[in-house]
Amino acid sequence: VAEPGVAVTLRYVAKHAGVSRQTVSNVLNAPDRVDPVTRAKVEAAIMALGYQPNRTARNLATRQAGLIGYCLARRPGHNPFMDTFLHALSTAVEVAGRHVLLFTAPEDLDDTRVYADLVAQRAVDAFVLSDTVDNDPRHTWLADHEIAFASFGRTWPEQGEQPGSWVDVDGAGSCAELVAGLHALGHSRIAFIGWRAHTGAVLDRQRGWRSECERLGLPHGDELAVHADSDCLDCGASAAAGLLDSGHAPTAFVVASDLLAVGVVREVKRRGLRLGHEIAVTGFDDSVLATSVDGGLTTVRQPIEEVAGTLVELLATPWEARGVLLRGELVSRGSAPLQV
Amino acid sequence: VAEPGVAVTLRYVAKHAGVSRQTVSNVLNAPDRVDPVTRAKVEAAIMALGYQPNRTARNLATRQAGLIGYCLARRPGHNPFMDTFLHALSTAVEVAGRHVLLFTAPEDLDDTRVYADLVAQRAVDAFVLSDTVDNDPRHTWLADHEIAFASFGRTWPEQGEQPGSWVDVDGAGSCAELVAGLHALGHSRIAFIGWRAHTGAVLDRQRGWRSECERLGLPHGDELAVHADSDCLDCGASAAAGLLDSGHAPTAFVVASDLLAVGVVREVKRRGLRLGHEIAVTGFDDSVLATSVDGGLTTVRQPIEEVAGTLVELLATPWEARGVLLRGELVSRGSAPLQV
DNA sequence: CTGAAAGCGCTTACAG
DNA sequence: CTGAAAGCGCTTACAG
Repeated sequence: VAEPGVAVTLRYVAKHAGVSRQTVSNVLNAPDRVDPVTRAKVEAAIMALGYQPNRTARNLATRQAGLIGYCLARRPGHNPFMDTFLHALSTAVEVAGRHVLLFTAPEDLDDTRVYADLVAQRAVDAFVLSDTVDNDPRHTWLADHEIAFASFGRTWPEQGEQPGSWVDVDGAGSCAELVAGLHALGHSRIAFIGWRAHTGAVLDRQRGWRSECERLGLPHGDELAVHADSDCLDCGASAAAGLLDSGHAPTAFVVASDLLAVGVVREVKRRGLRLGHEIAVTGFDDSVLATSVDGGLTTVRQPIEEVAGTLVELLATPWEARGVLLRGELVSRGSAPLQV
Repeated sequence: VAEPGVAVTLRYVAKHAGVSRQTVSNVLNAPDRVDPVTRAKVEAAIMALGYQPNRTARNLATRQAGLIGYCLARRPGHNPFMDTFLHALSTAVEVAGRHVLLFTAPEDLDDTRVYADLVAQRAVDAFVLSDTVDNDPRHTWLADHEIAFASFGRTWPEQGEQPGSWVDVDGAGSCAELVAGLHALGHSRIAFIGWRAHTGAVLDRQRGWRSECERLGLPHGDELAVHADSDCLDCGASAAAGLLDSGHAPTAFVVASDLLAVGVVREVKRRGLRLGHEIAVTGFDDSVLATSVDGGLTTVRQPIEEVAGTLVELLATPWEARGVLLRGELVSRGSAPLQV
């Protein structure tokens, strides 16, 4: 029972237990080095006083921040599982006894500048990156400055290796699986719809579509692969319209995002085509949109919890750069009733 | 230009500028107390060395954590604007020279326990709460323990005042506006659809619907107000079906969430009714779902940036509990083409 | 206006 | 096994 108004510090606990401050510290940080009897005495005092070490003081002494920096993407609301990702990331980081420190990058500032400041102030021990773009300058900068980080997503560098540690979901593999499943359903003209931004990830998915079509002897030319201007619902609808009006109309669409896919579904329904029967559509991400489609949208769930756990693991050995590729999980729904 | 390998500390800057450490500190924290000439000299050294004070050391000396704790909701993915909110919150907190520390509450632990630990460790200076539930135990606990916090959302206490500082969006006001707009469009039977959880917020919206209907002389009995089991798409559809099959079928639906509203839209379309003409539907939140509806869903945008800014303002004066009610913004789309 | 002193609450070698 | 000492990198009264 602590006296009210008195801060419960190491010194206070020590006085209470009748030992020195260092012994209390040892009980906390090297319990095996202290006599069982004294240890019990000190632990009792810690319990009774509800003592918990002051984080800041401990951090200063150990030269750590106890925090992992995570920069929120500039355009919020575009990443359908940001919420889930942050929850999984925070949980994984907490298991490692740390916490996530959030920050944002002002529009007018150089992207790496805010990272540099945080490092200069020793405000974080390492960074986790997501919303990766092609040739992302952050990755090269952090790697060049030997700052610990782990990235969700590759940067698809034009030359050389991916800088630093990363974990990603195998988009090519998932799209190949989708094509195989659609083929088993009887589809022989399968189109791909992506969008221009995030080229690396989209092209990766497209590669999976193309190679599996090729393997199965299905058409896989550029006339069946469309890139919408951006990742939006209307863009998906008009991309689908273009393909359906062409001389080589597909019966199935492998679409690189749920949002685009919902647009494709809208266009398909507008034309009176029976979704999941004459026409199949698949998305990517398993966002809330995927269940807003009547009958549901077949899509690929990214294993977010596993991604987060892997990121924290990678951070444990910051000196060795490693890459981990995770499998996406096919979620079969009415829009393309695959046999899984 | 700092020597490589040498940490740039206050002491290093002082030596470089030929002054004492305290003077450097004064330049940083009380520049008016130091002679312009020495100040310029010190500032030059700071610039040249790229010095930034070590956060941890500063925090220990000033007895602050420089961090605002924010607990991520247990069920991620349910709050459509969590992403936007966190971005806005982090930005507002950064303006105040601090950062957001994320944490989660384990399923098996008492909700307030994790807050208590963070406080005991002096890991945060204050908390921001959201995903508030009725009679939220966190609010009373924090207020009882005189811990600084600000809440997005009220807890609708059964008795007494709302504990602590809060900011909320006026759901009743927004729903009243929706009813008025629908009435101007010619609708005279307007139903309300909510869901059982988050009763306080839903009931608040329902109150707005009811009072405006009453004011306009429109029916507003319980037969026109339905509460779905939960906030889900199918739930919205079946709630709409029930109302449309009843003897007093409405021509307009004021729905307490976008997700439920999309379900209502699905049911309306399934029946071949022309959305936005014979039947009007409005949602709440202006989530990505609202644009996934063909023609768009009329909905209420919550002023998230303003909410975040207000939370940080409230945190500036933790000793005085205040409440701020913000107006929602009507976003008119095809599902209910209001004159705004 | 400037700097020597004390202190923030810990941890980590290092004697005893 | 235990404790006196030094130090983490700052800030804040307080003399000079």
